Amino acid sequence: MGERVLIVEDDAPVRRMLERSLGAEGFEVRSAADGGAALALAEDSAPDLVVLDVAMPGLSGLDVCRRLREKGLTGGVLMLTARDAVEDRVRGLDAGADDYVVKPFAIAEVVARLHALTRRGRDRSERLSFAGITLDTTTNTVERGGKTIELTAREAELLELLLRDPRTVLSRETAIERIWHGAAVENVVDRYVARLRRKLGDPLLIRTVWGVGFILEA
Amino acid sequence: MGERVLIVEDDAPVRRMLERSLGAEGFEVRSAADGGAALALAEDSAPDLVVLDVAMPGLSGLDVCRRLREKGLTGGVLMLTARDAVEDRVRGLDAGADDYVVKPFAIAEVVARLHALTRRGRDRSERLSFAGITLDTTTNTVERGGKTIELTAREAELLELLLRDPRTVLSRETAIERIWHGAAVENVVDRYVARLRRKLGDPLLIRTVWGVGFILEA
DNA sequence: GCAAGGTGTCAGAGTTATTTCAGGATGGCG
DNA sequence: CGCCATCCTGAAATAACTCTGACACCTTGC
Repeated sequence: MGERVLIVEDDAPVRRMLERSLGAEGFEVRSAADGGAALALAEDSAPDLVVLDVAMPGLSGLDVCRRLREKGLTGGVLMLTARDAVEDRVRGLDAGADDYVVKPFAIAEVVARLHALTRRGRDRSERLSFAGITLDTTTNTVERGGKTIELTAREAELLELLLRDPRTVLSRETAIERIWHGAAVENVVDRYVARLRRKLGDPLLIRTVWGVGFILEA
Repeated sequence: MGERVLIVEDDAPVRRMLERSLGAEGFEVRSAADGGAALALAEDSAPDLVVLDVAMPGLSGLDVCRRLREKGLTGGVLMLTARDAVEDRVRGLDAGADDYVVKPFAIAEVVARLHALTRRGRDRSERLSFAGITLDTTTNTVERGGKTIELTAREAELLELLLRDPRTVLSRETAIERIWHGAAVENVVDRYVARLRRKLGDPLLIRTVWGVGFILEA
């Protein structure tokens, strides 16, 4: 159960908050205040997960991430980035991070992402279903009434986001944040929703919630 | 789109700087110099966001935050704390604040955090019930006797206002202040009450209190 | 290095929501 | 009962949001 998570964060209150929250969530927590300490800790207690602040004095989060990967870290890395630092996020993913959360973050979001990362590590293949459709997240195909529909990468990502929370509205902002890493025009979401509606052959499956976003409907 | 932000700060120069900067950023700004005034202001113009100084004479920022939450404030609260007051930050988050910025702060950071808070706020789902109807405040839908009724944004806002205080009269002035930011013809409230009565299929649910306003009734 | 398909942007058409206005209906009161 | 203030509602203008086709760029496979 208790996955080992390593927290790397120089801001003490934030770090303590993470320690407490993740500890309460059942994770086995270690933490470090700077990059050097993080590398040392990772050395002798290979963590399953790493929560990593990008902006730190000394060794930056990006560097730490790269070094950890070089040392053979296979676990998931979750980056904490500033809201306006779109650049960092892209470079972070290049550096080997698996996901990121924008500061300031809701602790619940961090927990959710961490759980998603452990899941992803265990079994690469995943099938998500709702209202008669099933998405295979590795092959990017959808089963619907015996028929198989092939999706492109983006189409699949968007559908995945909708399927993971079938009863909540997905806002354009959130979609762009999660799929396009904050770097895209809002309209792009509409564009892909349109494609999904056509490909899935059911314009009513994805309902538009006016002024808010999109939601799956049976 | 002009979120309403309430600034609570006893230091006049700092307060004015915040007013100007946030105003220029497109926020609709109200401000108060002490806790008491803040609570009074929040009363009639429920802000979407609150920027709150922790260290104030009289009612402390922590107290103000707690009181606001008790009064049903759902918007984001951003605290301003001193650099060395590590304790305050943790306690602030406990008191219901969503984030904090350390003084002295870069105004850009405050703006960035506020934008982050508005985004987070929108995804937060809530369900309000009274007399057999349930409103979902994110999808703007009402459940009533197994049926689902879709509302528009304004309709939902008005119903939400009624549902949050089911046994008190909602005056047209209050409704216009809180939904239309004070800028609309009085008649607009009547117009939306009419729509709600028709859409909800029960003309008696919202009762007119002659010369005063409207109230929910079972 | 070419072709095919995927991706992101834009602009404008199309759709839906919002707000106002004006006149009729209704309730309160002498 | 009759008057006045208040409330209700249809229609129409305005504003906001969503959808879609066309296009350019990029990536991938061959």
